[in-house]
Amino acid sequence: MSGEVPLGAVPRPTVSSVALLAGVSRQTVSNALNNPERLQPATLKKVLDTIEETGYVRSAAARQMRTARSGVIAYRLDRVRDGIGGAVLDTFLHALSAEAERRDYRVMLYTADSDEAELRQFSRLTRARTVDAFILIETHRDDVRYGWLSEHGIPFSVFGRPWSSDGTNHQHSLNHAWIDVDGAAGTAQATRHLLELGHREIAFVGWPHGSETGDERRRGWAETLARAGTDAPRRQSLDSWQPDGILSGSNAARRLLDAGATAFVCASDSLAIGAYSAVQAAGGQGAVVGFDDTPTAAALGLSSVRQPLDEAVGWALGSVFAQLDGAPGVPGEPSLLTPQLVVRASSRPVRGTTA
Amino acid sequence: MSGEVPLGAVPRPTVSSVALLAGVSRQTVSNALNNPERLQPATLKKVLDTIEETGYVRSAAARQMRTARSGVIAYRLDRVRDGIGGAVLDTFLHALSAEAERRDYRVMLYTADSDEAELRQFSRLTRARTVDAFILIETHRDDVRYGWLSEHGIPFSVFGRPWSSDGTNHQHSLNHAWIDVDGAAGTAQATRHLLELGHREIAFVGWPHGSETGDERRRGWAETLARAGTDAPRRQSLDSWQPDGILSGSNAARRLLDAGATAFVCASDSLAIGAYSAVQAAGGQGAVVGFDDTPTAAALGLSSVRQPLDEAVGWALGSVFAQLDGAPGVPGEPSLLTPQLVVRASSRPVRGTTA
DNA sequence: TCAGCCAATTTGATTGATCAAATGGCCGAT
DNA sequence: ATCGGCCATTTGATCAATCAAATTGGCTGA
Repeated sequence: MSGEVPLGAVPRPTVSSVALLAGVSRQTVSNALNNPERLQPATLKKVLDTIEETGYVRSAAARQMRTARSGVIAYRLDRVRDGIGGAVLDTFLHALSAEAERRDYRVMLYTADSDEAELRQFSRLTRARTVDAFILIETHRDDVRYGWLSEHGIPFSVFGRPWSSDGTNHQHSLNHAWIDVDGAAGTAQATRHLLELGHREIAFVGWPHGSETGDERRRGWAETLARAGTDAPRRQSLDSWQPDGILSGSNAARRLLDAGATAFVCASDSLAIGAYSAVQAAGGQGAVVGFDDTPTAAALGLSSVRQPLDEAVGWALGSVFAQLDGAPGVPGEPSLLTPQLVVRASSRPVRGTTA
Repeated sequence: MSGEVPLGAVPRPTVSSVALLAGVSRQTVSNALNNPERLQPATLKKVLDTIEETGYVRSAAARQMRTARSGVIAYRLDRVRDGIGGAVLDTFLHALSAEAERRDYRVMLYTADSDEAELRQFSRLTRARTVDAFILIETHRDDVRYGWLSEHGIPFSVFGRPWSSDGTNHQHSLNHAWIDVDGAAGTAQATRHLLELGHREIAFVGWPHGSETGDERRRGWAETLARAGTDAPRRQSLDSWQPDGILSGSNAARRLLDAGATAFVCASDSLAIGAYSAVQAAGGQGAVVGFDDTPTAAALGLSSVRQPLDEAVGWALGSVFAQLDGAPGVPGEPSLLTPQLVVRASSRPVRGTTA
């Protein structure tokens, strides 16, 4: 009979029980944790020591009652779609959780199948004061979420720029806090890198038109090639539109290799992995650069454009905390972060690759 | 000046304000939500209507104060490792979050780089009464987490069986609530399926020895082959050990094809994707079955063994709630769930495949 | 007729922390 | 000697709900 449940054996320490032990009042204990500068060094030490001894931790609920802060940020967890591409959001979420902890906050998940369902979640979570703010992802046209949260005065910040209904990325009428990664800058960087390696016939393996993110990544490649002197018809013949996926990528790359391509800029690592395998099957001549720098890409030695997710998370949280601290609705200037190309074996100069 | 922040414009409805409006007392409002059977139908309706009108939602914090329940379950979010394999835990987490919501609970994330760090998180989260219970994953040898939580009387439940230090899966001295998927049953099912298709030279593409999960999956294949009459030396020659990954998978499959294999049971979808591409490169003759039924596998038409994650989540939550409701430390019999083979193009009978 | 009982509803107390205001001690200035 | 002012600390009130005990009123049966 040694494994008895010690539930409630010792009543959980409270601000009062700690105060009693330390020989001070409740408020002094509270101050030791919240406003240490108000206490005399000796008193502070005494109280902190007692806190240490008893293992006292403030009750989240009681604290929240008085301060009207839950210390929790909500994040919508989507159903898994694509195993590889999903890694980006996984990484984002991990960074978010870790960074939130560093700032004494926590991340709580919710799910929603539609915008309406998500608004219902907003409503529940905020009315119950379960969370203080939201971090939104997966922006889309006519996104009703910003409006709802703004109207209700709930702090939030978005990873992804607001796309207005005509597909341009004009500012939304409600200007809210958002951060995004400059996809065009990423593919442009990749394309320049391949140009420097001596490649001239640089193809793009991208998604079908209509995806904002995808179109933007294509643009970075196209503009860079244009600047390097590749004419429009030639660019057209080096472009391709594929649903995301490894197989799509290798099929497209095979065709483009036949058309004379010697290097590939891809809209995702999935496509790039496929393209890389096609290149290797064809003798290994040809360079490939992916997008997102997923662990899989790293493992395969695939060059890839890395999104600065830690920065994005830092900015998003910073913005949300500023709003919580009463900053006006106007967020610190939203901006595009520049991604960074990570060069690996798939795009290193090999013998005979020079122009 | 239309976009003013309406913060606090109307004071948030409380149990008292709703009571006033409905012409009843606070407690009656509380009962309407928590013990509706105690109220007269007419009173109940009146109160519920008022709640609806005002959009009242109970304050999570105040509720938690009195009930000593946070309504939150904690889950450790790991850093992303493998883009494809990670999808399993992603799916698990999504299912967990969705199912928790259905039961009026929420999932909160925490991170930890080591067991010690995780124990510290346990301590903080439980002392602050931020969470009610934990769902643990990634079990390993000499896992100290069960012990800590048991000693502290914190409800928890584990996805993954307890591995004792000698590598067997003997019961831990502290018997706790766990659920796991019978990997051997999965690979056995896959192997039988391939036998039925007429294959006789069925290879296994698995991980190096030492991973419990991996060894178990190998066992299911080996035992089924043995039962079908394949002798040990032959089995040995059809076995392979690979670090997880697409490339590893295709390399191994190429070698095994040369050794006469006509079908492949794989320890993961990553390996299977690689094996499948090797098979296709070699003319498309040969069947492949993966493990985990990731979205990528589905997209590629790869047969795969699907883990019943929804069931696992349901069981884990059920167990945790039972513990919260004061059930003794003894959990409902822990068990192994049987995975289900999903047959797709990669292992369908094609002309000429029959023995 | 009225005690007794039951069901429906109300009142009082409590949860654990923090805010706001009050207290006590000590200093220098009047 | 006395008083305003300052500092460190304490006391009282409050956040929004629920538990536990008290109340109300209707109905039954001796």
